[in-house]
Amino acid sequence: MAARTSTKDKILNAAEALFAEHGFEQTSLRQITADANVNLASVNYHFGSKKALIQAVIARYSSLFMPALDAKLKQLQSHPQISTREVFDCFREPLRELVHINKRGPAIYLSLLGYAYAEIQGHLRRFTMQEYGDVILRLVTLLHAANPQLTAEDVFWRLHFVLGATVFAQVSSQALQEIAKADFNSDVSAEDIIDKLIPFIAGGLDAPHENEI
Amino acid sequence: MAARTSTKDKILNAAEALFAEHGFEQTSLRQITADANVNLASVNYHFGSKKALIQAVIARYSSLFMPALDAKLKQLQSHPQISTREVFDCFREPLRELVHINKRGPAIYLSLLGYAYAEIQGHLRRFTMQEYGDVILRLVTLLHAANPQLTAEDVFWRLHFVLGATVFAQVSSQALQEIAKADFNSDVSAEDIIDKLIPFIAGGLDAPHENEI
DNA sequence: CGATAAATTAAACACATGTTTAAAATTGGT
DNA sequence: ACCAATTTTAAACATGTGTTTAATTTATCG
Repeated sequence: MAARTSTKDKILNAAEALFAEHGFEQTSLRQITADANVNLASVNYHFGSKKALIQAVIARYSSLFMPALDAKLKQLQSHPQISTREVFDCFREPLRELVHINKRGPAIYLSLLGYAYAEIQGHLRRFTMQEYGDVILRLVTLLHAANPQLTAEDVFWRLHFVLGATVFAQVSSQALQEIAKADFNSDVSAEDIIDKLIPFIAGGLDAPHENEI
Repeated sequence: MAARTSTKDKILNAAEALFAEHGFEQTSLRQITADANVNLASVNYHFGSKKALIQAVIARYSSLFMPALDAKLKQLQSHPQISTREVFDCFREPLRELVHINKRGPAIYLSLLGYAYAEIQGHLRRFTMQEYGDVILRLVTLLHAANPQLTAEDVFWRLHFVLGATVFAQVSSQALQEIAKADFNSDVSAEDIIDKLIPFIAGGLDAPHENEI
Protein backbone atom coordinates (compact mmCIF):
# COMPACT_ATOMS: atom_id res chain seq x y z
CA MET A 1 0.00 0.00 0.00
CA ALA A 2 1.51 3.25 -1.14
CA ALA A 3 -0.82 5.53 0.76
CA ARG A 4 -0.66 5.20 4.52
CA THR A 5 -3.05 8.08 5.22
CA SER A 6 -6.73 7.75 4.44
CA THR A 7 -8.36 9.57 1.58
CA LYS A 8 -10.28 11.71 4.02
CA ASP A 9 -7.09 12.86 5.72
CA LYS A 10 -5.31 13.40 2.44
CA ILE A 11 -8.12 15.72 1.44
CA LEU A 12 -8.04 17.57 4.75
CA ASN A 13 -4.28 18.05 4.57
CA ALA A 14 -4.29 19.31 1.01
CA ALA A 15 -7.34 21.49 1.60
CA GLU A 16 -6.05 23.27 4.69
CA ALA A 17 -2.79 24.21 3.01
CA LEU A 18 -4.57 25.62 -0.03
CA PHE A 19 -7.28 27.32 2.02
CA ALA A 20 -4.68 28.98 4.22
CA GLU A 21 -2.80 30.29 1.23
CA HIS A 22 -5.56 31.36 -1.13
CA GLY A 23 -8.77 31.47 0.88
CA PHE A 24 -11.81 29.25 0.65
CA GLU A 25 -13.59 30.57 -2.38
CA GLN A 26 -10.43 30.93 -4.40
CA THR A 27 -9.53 27.29 -3.87
CA SER A 28 -11.24 24.78 -6.15
CA LEU A 29 -12.00 21.18 -5.36
CA ARG A 30 -9.99 20.24 -8.41
CA GLN A 31 -6.88 21.89 -6.98
CA ILE A 32 -7.41 20.14 -3.68
CA THR A 33 -7.99 16.68 -5.11
CA ALA A 34 -5.07 17.08 -7.48
CA ASP A 35 -2.73 18.00 -4.63
CA ALA A 36 -4.10 15.13 -2.55
CA ASN A 37 -3.79 12.59 -5.38
CA VAL A 38 -7.43 11.74 -4.96
CA ASN A 39 -10.48 11.61 -7.18
CA LEU A 40 -12.56 14.74 -7.50
CA ALA A 41 -15.80 13.10 -6.44
CA SER A 42 -14.34 11.80 -3.19
CA VAL A 43 -14.72 15.19 -1.54
CA ASN A 44 -18.46 15.10 -1.93
CA TYR A 45 -18.48 11.44 -0.97
CA HIS A 46 -16.60 11.94 2.30
CA PHE A 47 -17.72 15.41 3.28
CA GLY A 48 -20.97 16.02 1.40
CA SER A 49 -20.07 19.44 0.03
CA LYS A 50 -17.29 21.98 -0.20
CA LYS A 51 -18.87 24.01 2.58
CA ALA A 52 -18.79 20.98 4.85
CA LEU A 53 -15.16 20.41 3.95
CA ILE A 54 -14.31 23.96 4.96
CA GLN A 55 -16.01 23.46 8.31
CA ALA A 56 -14.22 20.14 8.82
CA VAL A 57 -10.86 21.76 8.14
CA ILE A 58 -11.50 24.52 10.65
CA ALA A 59 -13.09 22.20 13.20
CA ARG A 60 -10.01 19.99 13.26
CA TYR A 61 -7.98 22.97 14.47
CA SER A 62 -10.58 24.65 16.66
CA SER A 63 -11.37 21.48 18.56
CA LEU A 64 -7.72 21.35 19.57
CA PHE A 65 -7.03 25.05 20.01
CA MET A 66 -10.13 26.36 21.74
CA PRO A 67 -10.16 24.01 24.76
CA ALA A 68 -6.43 24.58 25.25
CA LEU A 69 -6.93 28.34 25.15
CA ASP A 70 -9.88 28.07 27.50
CA ALA A 71 -7.78 26.15 30.01
CA LYS A 72 -5.09 28.82 29.91
CA LEU A 73 -7.63 31.57 30.39
CA LYS A 74 -9.30 29.78 33.31
CA GLN A 75 -5.91 29.42 34.93
CA LEU A 76 -5.26 33.14 34.55
CA GLN A 77 -8.69 33.96 35.90
CA SER A 78 -7.70 33.01 39.42
CA HIS A 79 -4.88 35.57 39.46
CA PRO A 80 -5.52 38.63 41.62
CA GLN A 81 -4.00 41.01 39.07
CA ILE A 82 -4.26 40.57 35.32
CA SER A 83 -2.35 42.33 32.56
CA THR A 84 -3.25 42.50 28.87
CA ARG A 85 0.05 40.94 28.06
CA GLU A 86 -0.72 37.91 30.23
CA VAL A 87 -4.02 37.44 28.45
CA PHE A 88 -2.43 37.37 25.03
CA ASP A 89 0.37 35.14 26.22
CA CYS A 90 -2.35 32.56 26.84
CA PHE A 91 -2.53 32.13 23.07
CA ARG A 92 1.06 31.24 22.61
CA GLU A 93 1.19 27.63 23.78
CA PRO A 94 -2.19 26.49 22.40
CA LEU A 95 -1.10 27.92 19.06
CA ARG A 96 2.20 26.09 19.21
CA GLU A 97 0.41 22.82 19.93
CA LEU A 98 -1.15 23.00 16.49
CA VAL A 99 2.08 21.74 15.00
CA HIS A 100 0.76 18.31 15.96
CA ILE A 101 -1.78 18.66 13.19
CA ASN A 102 0.59 20.27 10.72
CA LYS A 103 4.12 21.59 10.87
CA ARG A 104 2.81 24.97 9.79
CA GLY A 105 -0.34 24.51 11.87
CA PRO A 106 -0.20 27.77 13.86
CA ALA A 107 0.13 29.92 10.76
CA ILE A 108 -2.46 27.86 8.91
CA TYR A 109 -5.03 28.17 11.66
CA LEU A 110 -4.65 31.92 11.92
CA SER A 111 -4.99 32.27 8.18
CA LEU A 112 -8.07 30.08 8.20
CA LEU A 113 -9.61 32.22 10.92
CA GLY A 114 -8.87 35.31 8.90
CA TYR A 115 -10.53 34.03 5.78
CA ALA A 116 -13.40 32.59 7.77
CA TYR A 117 -13.95 35.95 9.38
CA ALA A 118 -13.70 38.03 6.25
CA GLU A 119 -14.99 35.96 3.38
CA ILE A 120 -18.18 34.11 4.02
CA GLN A 121 -21.00 36.35 5.11
CA GLY A 122 -21.08 35.66 8.80
CA HIS A 123 -21.66 31.99 8.27
CA LEU A 124 -18.44 30.58 9.67
CA ARG A 125 -18.13 33.37 12.20
CA ARG A 126 -21.54 32.61 13.61
CA PHE A 127 -20.67 28.93 13.69
CA THR A 128 -17.49 29.60 15.67
CA MET A 129 -19.21 32.05 17.97
CA GLN A 130 -21.92 29.66 19.04
CA GLU A 131 -19.54 26.72 19.28
CA TYR A 132 -16.89 28.50 21.32
CA GLY A 133 -18.80 31.55 22.50
CA ASP A 134 -17.95 30.84 26.13
CA VAL A 135 -14.24 30.99 25.35
CA ILE A 136 -14.65 34.34 23.62
CA LEU A 137 -16.68 35.60 26.56
CA ARG A 138 -13.99 34.57 29.01
CA LEU A 139 -11.42 36.30 26.83
CA VAL A 140 -13.36 39.55 26.72
CA THR A 141 -13.98 39.43 30.46
CA LEU A 142 -10.29 38.98 31.19
CA LEU A 143 -9.31 41.78 28.86
CA HIS A 144 -11.83 44.03 30.54
CA ALA A 145 -10.41 43.07 33.93
CA ALA A 146 -6.96 43.96 32.66
CA ASN A 147 -8.24 47.30 31.35
CA PRO A 148 -10.89 48.56 33.76
CA GLN A 149 -10.34 52.09 32.48
CA LEU A 150 -12.01 51.08 29.20
CA THR A 151 -15.69 50.52 28.61
CA ALA A 152 -16.84 47.04 27.65
CA GLU A 153 -17.56 48.35 24.18
CA ASP A 154 -14.07 49.73 23.77
CA VAL A 155 -12.67 46.35 24.73
CA PHE A 156 -14.93 44.77 22.13
CA TRP A 157 -13.71 47.04 19.38
CA ARG A 158 -10.06 46.79 20.30
CA LEU A 159 -10.28 43.04 20.46
CA HIS A 160 -11.45 43.04 16.88
CA PHE A 161 -8.68 45.40 15.88
CA VAL A 162 -6.33 42.87 17.43
CA LEU A 163 -7.95 40.10 15.48
CA GLY A 164 -7.59 42.16 12.31
CA ALA A 165 -3.92 42.88 12.80
CA THR A 166 -3.26 39.25 13.58
CA VAL A 167 -5.05 37.56 10.72
CA PHE A 168 -3.99 40.19 8.25
CA ALA A 169 -0.37 39.78 9.22
CA GLN A 170 -0.73 36.06 8.88
CA VAL A 171 -2.60 36.06 5.60
CA SER A 172 -0.11 38.36 3.96
CA SER A 173 2.83 36.98 5.89
CA GLN A 174 4.45 35.42 2.86
CA ALA A 175 4.55 38.67 0.91
CA LEU A 176 5.69 40.61 3.96
CA GLN A 177 8.43 38.11 4.71
CA GLU A 178 9.74 38.55 1.19
CA ILE A 179 9.70 42.33 1.47
CA ALA A 180 11.44 42.19 4.84
CA LYS A 181 14.03 39.86 3.38
CA ALA A 182 14.68 42.25 0.51
CA ASP A 183 14.64 45.48 2.51
CA PHE A 184 16.25 44.41 5.78
CA ASN A 185 17.95 41.15 4.82
CA SER A 186 16.21 39.41 7.68
CA ASP A 187 14.59 35.99 7.88
CA VAL A 188 11.46 35.98 9.98
CA SER A 189 9.47 32.85 10.70
CA ALA A 190 5.75 32.69 11.36
CA GLU A 191 6.56 32.51 15.06
CA ASP A 192 8.81 35.53 14.82
CA ILE A 193 5.88 37.47 13.46
CA ILE A 194 3.82 36.52 16.50
CA ASP A 195 6.67 37.66 18.72
CA LYS A 196 6.60 41.01 16.96
CA LEU A 197 2.83 41.13 17.04
CA ILE A 198 2.16 40.56 20.73
CA PRO A 199 3.83 43.73 22.04
CA PHE A 200 1.98 45.67 19.37
CA ILE A 201 -1.49 44.40 20.19
CA ALA A 202 -0.87 44.62 23.93
CA GLY A 203 0.22 48.22 23.49
CA GLY A 204 -2.84 48.97 21.41
CA LEU A 205 -5.21 47.47 23.89
CA ASP A 206 -3.64 49.29 26.81
CA ALA A 207 -3.79 52.64 25.05
CA PRO A 208 -5.77 55.30 26.91
CA HIS A 209 -9.25 56.05 25.67
CA GLU A 210 -9.76 59.37 23.95
CA ASN A 211 -12.99 61.02 22.98
CA GLU A 212 -11.91 63.27 20.15
CA ILE A 213 -8.89 64.45 18.29
CA MET B 1 -32.09 61.95 -21.22
CA ALA B 2 -32.81 59.99 -18.05
CA ALA B 3 -29.22 59.32 -17.14
CA ARG B 4 -27.10 62.33 -16.36
CA THR B 5 -24.03 60.30 -15.47
CA SER B 6 -22.08 58.55 -18.19
CA THR B 7 -22.03 54.80 -18.61
CA LYS B 8 -18.41 54.74 -17.53
CA ASP B 9 -19.20 56.51 -14.26
CA LYS B 10 -22.26 54.39 -13.64
CA ILE B 11 -20.06 51.33 -13.88
CA LEU B 12 -17.42 52.82 -11.58
CA ASN B 13 -20.01 53.76 -8.97
CA ALA B 14 -21.72 50.40 -8.97
CA ALA B 15 -18.43 48.53 -9.03
CA GLU B 16 -16.80 50.31 -6.12
CA ALA B 17 -19.77 49.70 -3.87
CA LEU B 18 -19.87 46.00 -4.68
CA PHE B 19 -16.10 45.61 -4.54
CA ALA B 20 -15.98 47.26 -1.13
CA GLU B 21 -18.66 44.96 0.22
CA HIS B 22 -17.78 41.61 -1.30
CA GLY B 23 -14.25 41.90 -2.66
CA PHE B 24 -13.05 41.89 -6.21
CA GLU B 25 -13.16 38.23 -7.13
CA GLN B 26 -16.50 37.64 -5.47
CA THR B 27 -18.11 40.41 -7.49
CA SER B 28 -19.21 39.48 -11.00
CA LEU B 29 -19.50 41.82 -13.94
CA ARG B 30 -23.13 40.80 -14.22
CA GLN B 31 -23.84 42.07 -10.71
CA ILE B 32 -22.06 45.31 -11.48
CA THR B 33 -23.78 45.95 -14.79
CA ALA B 34 -27.16 45.02 -13.33
CA ASP B 35 -26.73 47.49 -10.47
CA ALA B 36 -25.53 50.15 -12.90
CA ASN B 37 -28.38 49.56 -15.35
CA VAL B 38 -25.89 49.03 -18.08
CA ASN B 39 -25.14 46.36 -20.62
CA LEU B 40 -22.73 43.60 -19.66
CA ALA B 41 -20.40 44.15 -22.59
CA SER B 42 -19.94 47.83 -21.81
CA VAL B 43 -17.42 47.02 -19.09
CA ASN B 44 -15.06 45.45 -21.56
CA TYR B 45 -15.78 48.20 -24.05
CA HIS B 46 -14.93 51.05 -21.67
CA PHE B 47 -12.28 49.42 -19.50
CA GLY B 48 -10.94 46.51 -21.52
CA SER B 49 -11.14 43.91 -18.78
CA LYS B 50 -12.32 43.30 -15.25
CA LYS B 51 -8.78 43.70 -13.95
CA ALA B 52 -8.55 47.10 -15.58
CA LEU B 53 -11.87 48.06 -14.02
CA ILE B 54 -10.56 47.15 -10.58
CA GLN B 55 -7.51 49.32 -11.12
CA ALA B 56 -9.65 52.19 -12.37
CA VAL B 57 -11.86 52.00 -9.28
CA ILE B 58 -8.86 52.10 -6.96
CA ALA B 59 -7.04 54.73 -9.00
CA ARG B 60 -9.98 57.12 -8.75
CA TYR B 61 -9.58 57.11 -4.97
CA SER B 62 -5.81 56.87 -4.73
CA SER B 63 -5.24 59.76 -7.08
CA LEU B 64 -7.22 61.92 -4.68
CA PHE B 65 -6.10 60.44 -1.38
CA MET B 66 -2.38 59.88 -1.85
CA PRO B 67 -1.38 63.42 -2.84
CA ALA B 68 -3.48 64.84 0.01
CA LEU B 69 -1.82 62.48 2.49
CA ASP B 70 1.58 63.33 1.09
CA ALA B 71 0.96 67.03 1.59
CA LYS B 72 -0.02 66.46 5.22
CA LEU B 73 3.05 64.34 5.82
CA LYS B 74 5.35 66.90 4.22
CA GLN B 75 3.85 69.53 6.46
CA LEU B 76 4.51 67.41 9.54
CA GLN B 77 8.04 66.70 8.39
CA SER B 78 9.15 70.23 9.24
CA HIS B 79 8.13 69.85 12.87
CA PRO B 80 11.02 69.49 15.31
CA GLN B 81 9.26 66.83 17.37
CA ILE B 82 6.97 64.19 15.90
CA SER B 83 4.59 61.83 17.67
CA THR B 84 3.03 58.68 16.27
CA ARG B 85 -0.35 60.15 16.93
CA GLU B 86 0.41 63.18 14.77
CA VAL B 87 1.45 60.91 11.91
CA PHE B 88 -1.78 58.99 11.96
CA ASP B 89 -3.82 62.14 12.32
CA CYS B 90 -2.48 63.05 8.88
CA PHE B 91 -4.80 60.40 7.47
CA ARG B 92 -7.95 61.87 8.87
CA GLU B 93 -8.62 64.80 6.57
CA PRO B 94 -7.51 63.17 3.29
CA LEU B 95 -9.80 60.27 4.15
CA ARG B 96 -12.70 62.61 4.86
CA GLU B 97 -12.18 64.31 1.51
CA LEU B 98 -13.13 61.08 -0.23
CA VAL B 99 -16.78 61.85 0.42
CA HIS B 100 -16.52 63.99 -2.70
CA ILE B 101 -16.30 60.80 -4.71
CA ASN B 102 -18.89 58.92 -2.70
CA LYS B 103 -20.80 59.59 0.50
CA ARG B 104 -19.31 56.41 1.94
CA GLY B 105 -16.01 57.10 0.19
CA PRO B 106 -13.68 56.81 3.21
CA ALA B 107 -15.04 53.41 4.23
CA ILE B 108 -15.10 52.23 0.62
CA TYR B 109 -11.50 53.18 0.00
CA LEU B 110 -10.23 51.42 3.10
CA SER B 111 -12.17 48.31 2.18
CA LEU B 112 -10.78 48.42 -1.34
CA LEU B 113 -7.26 48.71 0.03
CA GLY B 114 -7.90 45.75 2.26
CA TYR B 115 -9.10 43.53 -0.53
CA ALA B 116 -6.38 44.78 -2.83
CA TYR B 117 -3.79 43.92 -0.24
CA ALA B 118 -5.12 40.51 0.65
CA GLU B 119 -6.73 39.08 -2.46
CA ILE B 120 -4.76 39.42 -5.62
CA GLN B 121 -1.31 37.96 -5.40
CA GLY B 122 0.75 41.06 -5.00
CA HIS B 123 -0.48 42.51 -8.24
CA LEU B 124 -2.40 45.51 -6.94
CA ARG B 125 -0.07 45.94 -4.02
CA ARG B 126 2.92 46.20 -6.31
CA PHE B 127 1.01 48.64 -8.50
CA THR B 128 0.24 50.88 -5.54
CA MET B 129 3.75 50.61 -4.16
CA GLN B 130 5.43 51.76 -7.35
CA GLU B 131 2.85 54.45 -8.00
CA TYR B 132 2.88 55.94 -4.52
CA GLY B 133 6.03 54.42 -3.08
CA ASP B 134 7.41 57.82 -2.15
CA VAL B 135 4.38 58.52 0.01
CA ILE B 136 4.83 55.20 1.81
CA LEU B 137 8.51 55.96 2.29
CA ARG B 138 7.75 59.35 3.80
CA LEU B 139 5.24 57.68 6.09
CA VAL B 140 7.72 55.07 7.30
CA THR B 141 10.40 57.70 7.81
CA LEU B 142 8.10 59.84 9.93
CA LEU B 143 6.99 56.88 12.01
CA HIS B 144 10.60 55.97 12.56
CA ALA B 145 11.35 59.52 13.62
CA ALA B 146 8.47 59.34 16.07
CA ASN B 147 9.78 56.04 17.43
CA PRO B 148 13.57 56.15 17.37
CA GLN B 149 13.70 53.39 19.99
CA LEU B 150 12.47 50.94 17.36
CA THR B 151 14.47 49.46 14.50
CA ALA B 152 13.42 50.29 10.96
CA GLU B 153 12.26 46.72 10.59
CA ASP B 154 10.08 46.90 13.65
CA VAL B 155 8.46 50.02 12.25
CA PHE B 156 7.88 48.16 9.01
CA TRP B 157 6.13 45.28 10.73
CA ARG B 158 4.07 47.43 13.03
CA LEU B 159 2.95 49.57 10.15
CA HIS B 160 1.57 46.48 8.49
CA PHE B 161 -0.12 45.41 11.70
CA VAL B 162 -1.74 48.84 11.65
CA LEU B 163 -2.82 48.34 8.09
CA GLY B 164 -4.27 44.96 9.03
CA ALA B 165 -6.26 46.25 11.94
CA THR B 166 -7.57 49.11 9.84
CA VAL B 167 -8.71 47.28 6.76
CA PHE B 168 -10.00 44.34 8.72
CA ALA B 169 -12.09 46.61 10.90
CA GLN B 170 -13.39 48.32 7.81
CA VAL B 171 -14.09 45.20 5.81
CA SER B 172 -16.03 43.58 8.63
CA SER B 173 -17.40 46.88 9.90
CA GLN B 174 -20.96 46.09 8.96
CA ALA B 175 -21.05 42.85 10.93
CA LEU B 176 -19.26 44.47 13.86
CA GLN B 177 -21.61 47.44 13.88
CA GLU B 178 -24.54 45.04 14.10
CA ILE B 179 -22.98 43.13 16.98
CA ALA B 180 -22.16 46.34 18.81
CA LYS B 181 -25.71 47.51 18.28
CA ALA B 182 -27.09 44.28 19.71
CA ASP B 183 -24.66 43.94 22.62
CA PHE B 184 -24.13 47.55 23.65
CA ASN B 185 -27.10 49.30 22.02
CA SER B 186 -24.72 51.76 20.39
CA ASP B 187 -24.72 53.23 16.92
CA VAL B 188 -21.24 53.66 15.54
CA SER B 189 -20.54 55.19 12.15
CA ALA B 190 -17.60 54.42 9.93
CA GLU B 191 -15.95 57.57 11.25
CA ASP B 192 -16.57 56.52 14.83
CA ILE B 193 -14.65 53.36 14.12
CA ILE B 194 -11.70 55.38 12.93
CA ASP B 195 -11.90 57.45 16.11
CA LYS B 196 -11.72 54.24 18.12
CA LEU B 197 -8.99 52.86 15.90
CA ILE B 198 -6.47 55.68 16.03
CA PRO B 199 -5.68 55.49 19.76
CA PHE B 200 -5.32 51.75 19.37
CA ILE B 201 -2.86 51.80 16.51
CA ALA B 202 -0.90 54.68 18.02
CA GLY B 203 -0.62 52.71 21.26
CA GLY B 204 0.50 49.64 19.40
CA LEU B 205 3.14 51.46 17.47
CA ASP B 206 4.50 53.19 20.55
CA ALA B 207 4.74 49.93 22.48
CA PRO B 208 8.24 49.10 23.71
CA HIS B 209 10.19 46.52 21.82
CA GLU B 210 10.65 43.17 23.52
CA ASN B 211 12.95 40.36 22.50
CA GLU B 212 11.26 37.37 24.07
CA ILE B 213 8.42 36.33 26.29
C1' DC C 1 -29.56 66.05 -44.04
C1' DG C 2 -26.24 62.40 -44.42
C1' DA C 3 -22.04 60.05 -43.52
C1' DT C 4 -18.79 58.66 -40.25
C1' DA C 5 -17.59 57.45 -35.66
C1' DA C 6 -18.89 56.04 -31.11
C1' DA C 7 -21.59 53.52 -28.10
C1' DT C 8 -24.97 50.07 -26.88
C1' DT C 9 -27.05 45.71 -27.30
C1' DA C 10 -28.29 40.58 -27.44
C1' DA C 11 -26.23 36.49 -28.25
C1' DA C 12 -22.78 33.30 -28.18
C1' DC C 13 -18.25 31.68 -26.78
C1' DA C 14 -14.83 29.15 -24.08
C1' DC C 15 -13.88 27.84 -19.77
C1' DA C 16 -14.09 26.77 -14.72
C1' DT C 17 -16.82 25.67 -10.95
C1' DG C 18 -19.48 22.32 -7.41
C1' DT C 19 -22.23 18.42 -7.74
C1' DT C 20 -24.29 14.03 -9.28
C1' DT C 21 -24.42 9.59 -11.53
C1' DA C 22 -23.61 4.94 -12.42
C1' DA C 23 -20.20 1.66 -13.15
C1' DA C 24 -15.91 -0.36 -11.49
C1' DA C 25 -12.69 -1.56 -7.95
C1' DT C 26 -11.62 -2.53 -3.33
C1' DT C 27 -12.39 -3.99 1.19
C1' DG C 28 -14.17 -6.69 5.23
C1' DG C 29 -16.49 -10.50 7.36
C1' DT C 30 -17.95 -15.36 7.47
C1' DA D 1 -13.50 -17.92 -1.69
C1' DC D 2 -17.50 -15.64 -1.62
C1' DC D 3 -20.90 -12.02 -1.05
C1' DA D 4 -22.14 -7.52 0.60
C1' DA D 5 -20.76 -2.98 1.83
C1' DT D 6 -17.70 0.48 1.16
C1' DT D 7 -14.90 3.20 -1.59
C1' DT D 8 -12.99 4.88 -5.88
C1' DT D 9 -13.43 6.25 -10.50
C1' DA D 10 -14.53 8.58 -15.12
C1' DA D 11 -17.91 11.03 -17.15
C1' DA D 12 -21.50 14.08 -17.43
C1' DC D 13 -24.34 17.77 -15.60
C1' DA D 14 -26.00 22.38 -14.54
C1' DT D 15 -24.56 26.76 -13.67
C1' DG D 16 -21.77 30.92 -13.45
C1' DT D 17 -17.81 33.34 -15.08
C1' DG D 18 -15.06 36.93 -18.20
C1' DT D 19 -14.78 37.88 -22.87
C1' DT D 20 -15.86 38.40 -27.82
C1' DT D 21 -18.72 39.08 -31.81
C1' DA D 22 -21.59 41.22 -34.99
C1' DA D 23 -25.58 43.87 -35.51
C1' DT D 24 -28.06 47.85 -34.09
C1' DT D 25 -28.67 52.21 -32.15
C1' DT D 26 -27.10 56.70 -30.93
C1' DA D 27 -24.22 60.64 -31.27
C1' DT D 28 -20.91 63.83 -33.87
C1' DC D 29 -20.05 67.01 -37.24
C1' DG D 30 -19.13 68.67 -42.00
